[in-house]
Amino acid sequence: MLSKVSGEYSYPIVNLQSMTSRQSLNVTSPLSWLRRGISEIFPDQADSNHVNENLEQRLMRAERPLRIKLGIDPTGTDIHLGHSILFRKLRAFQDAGHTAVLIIGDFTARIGDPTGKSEVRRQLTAEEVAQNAQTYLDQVRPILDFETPGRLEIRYNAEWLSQLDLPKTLELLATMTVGQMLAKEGFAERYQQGNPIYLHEFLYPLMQGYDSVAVQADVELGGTDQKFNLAVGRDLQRHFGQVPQFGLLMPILLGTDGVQKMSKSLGNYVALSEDPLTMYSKLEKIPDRLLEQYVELLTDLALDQLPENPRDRQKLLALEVVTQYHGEEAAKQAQQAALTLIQGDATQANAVPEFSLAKVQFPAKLFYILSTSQLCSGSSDARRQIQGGAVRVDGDRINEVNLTYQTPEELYGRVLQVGKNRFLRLIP
RNA sequence: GGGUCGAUGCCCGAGUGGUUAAUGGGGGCGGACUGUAAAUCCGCUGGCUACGCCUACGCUGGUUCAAAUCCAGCUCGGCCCA
Repeated sequence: MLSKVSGEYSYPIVNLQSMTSRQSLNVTSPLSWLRRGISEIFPDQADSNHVNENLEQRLMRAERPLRIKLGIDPTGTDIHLGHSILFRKLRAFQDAGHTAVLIIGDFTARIGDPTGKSEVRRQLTAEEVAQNAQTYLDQVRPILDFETPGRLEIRYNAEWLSQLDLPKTLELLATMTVGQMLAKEGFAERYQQGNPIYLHEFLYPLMQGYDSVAVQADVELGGTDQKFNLAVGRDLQRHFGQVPQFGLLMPILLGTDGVQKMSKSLGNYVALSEDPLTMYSKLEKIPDRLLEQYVELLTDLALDQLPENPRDRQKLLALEVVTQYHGEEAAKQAQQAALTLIQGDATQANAVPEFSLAKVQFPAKLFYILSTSQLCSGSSDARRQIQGGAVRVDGDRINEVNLTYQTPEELYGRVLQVGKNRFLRLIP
């Protein structure tokens, strides 16, 4: 079992720093994909030949495909680029011949991962969970290999977690102490700040860890904030007589604001389901200092062959990422569209998303159209945008708040624009 | 279980009977500027096809001409004690 050292666990972890020299020597190694962009692998005994301490050794000597676990809780409907880096790494394992074990946390989602949360999460209903899960799978389809037999296994953790009876639950609970739990970041702060921590939240890391036992994971992927949870998985696997998994931690992607982590609730995200133009527009203006990380984590481009000009780098990144999700054709169109739109010539853009005026009752005020087309969050917001000079029709700024259109015909084919990034072409 | 403090708009946080969608900050959204962005300056920031009508200060009632502000009960949290 683990020994406790000054309030934290001591794991056999070697800092990644010690790896850099070896990494650079091994560019041509067949395993060079493994460490691209990663934050940490643990355990990681760089010079060990023991397969349980060195993932490279394990991968090279494996006589069967390894089982690479990635769990997602279907809590919302949008997967964004921050999540995608985990799926991309998972794909890399698939391409190397291993089995991706994608766990849909339909059971754990009912509790909510306390990691990084300052509050308790609202519990989701079974229906919400089922629906979200399906949406998630649709969104990761472009990233993962769904086709090759044996490369993907999708499991729902209610399969085993809903079967846990009280004796078994007690067994899980007895593997950890309150002190250990409270050492986990998030819990510690909440406890100190006097915010409530509910007992069932303590169960979350144990359940996630038990997932590893249930699917007999050899490796588990997660963000750096998942270290605790992945480590619990190792403990539990050991407890149940399995060889503990490796933990592979990916960095947390910063959001488009360049300050906070990419997150839906912060609004600084690029969702995988976004249309090409929106996606491109967001990516082509990420802060310069984020560029390298984005390229490393979101593409396969060679880092030492990027263009000199920072603007060109941004464009290349945007083009590359959009291509991954929408195809090269759409990506190039989006690039062209973004170019003309920024130059203020909206009419030239043909990759602008469309909106059917069939939903609008005429005569219609402009702000009403902006509202129903969801270009603005509501009619009040729409009027404000007009008053603020943000609204254009075919590139012409509109200042008349109560501008009214008598018939839809007047608007067919025109491009409605709010600010610099929101566009719609109006169609019948 | 007992005591005590608290609950305000996206968030934080003023406001303690009387023009008022409710000071201020953050965030967000716009405008100008720039290689896009950031920084800076300026504007906006409850809803509604609107010069008017709704809904708002945890919930439900009550007092009052009038309450976010007073009273009662309830719900939910923090802390202390058991």
